[in-house]
Amino acid sequence: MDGLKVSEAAERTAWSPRMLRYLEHLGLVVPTRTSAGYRLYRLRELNQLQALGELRRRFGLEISDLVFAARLRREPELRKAVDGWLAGADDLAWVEWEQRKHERLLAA
Amino acid sequence: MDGLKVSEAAERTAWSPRMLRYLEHLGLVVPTRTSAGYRLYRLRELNQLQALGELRRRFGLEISDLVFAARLRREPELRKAVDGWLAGADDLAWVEWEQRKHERLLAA
DNA sequence: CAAACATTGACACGCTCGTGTTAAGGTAGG
DNA sequence: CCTACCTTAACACGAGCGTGTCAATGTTTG
Repeated sequence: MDGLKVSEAAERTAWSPRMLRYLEHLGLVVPTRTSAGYRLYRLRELNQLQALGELRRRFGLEISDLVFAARLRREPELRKAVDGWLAGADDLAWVEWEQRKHERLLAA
Repeated sequence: MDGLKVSEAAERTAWSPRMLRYLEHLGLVVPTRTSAGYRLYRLRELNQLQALGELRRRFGLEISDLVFAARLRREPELRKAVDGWLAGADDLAWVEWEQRKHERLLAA
């Protein structure tokens, strides 16, 4: 068999089996399944798990942050909206967009 | 005076004064200050607040998601790391990166 | 067939987040 | 100078997240 089941994968990636199931539930790391329904973690998923842990420790990220990052990638409309908002928050390139929105809110 | 103070700004943007202070504390929308220390919300901040609310309602975002997005923009190292992780999670363009990481984890 | 694993589902618990409220004091304008 | 607003700081509280654990059941293998 070319893959590990959940507790073996847990051991090698410093996650608990419980968390592996949770990460799958969030859609972050989704293993394949054996015909009987056992989770099967292969190189790809093991690397994802390993890298996920490193990301968290190194940058102090929350799991939900990664969920959001994944969502950003999957929904271009969302990405555009968020980028637009950030552009409004930035000092650079703010001026032109301000002109479009002028007197919309101070109008009372 | 070319700006609103906190409760006027709150009224126009459908946030509470409390939340305006909270959003400032998070670094998401930071008003200028009058000489006596009063918060002063001008067009720019009012638009940010308005847009923030719309983003939340429209996409069901958490405030922390926006904080994270802002952080992504400010820390290129973080952005690179996250993009790298997402690349590993995607089916496309996964293969080449797999080759570099081969037999790192299954090695026992 | 028994032991050692897997599955799903539920209950539980501590922590943080988002939000309101209240207290103690500063400022501005009629 | 009084009224109405502002400031910061603190306490409070429900909801959700991350995580463990337990129960009931299925699978694999010696």
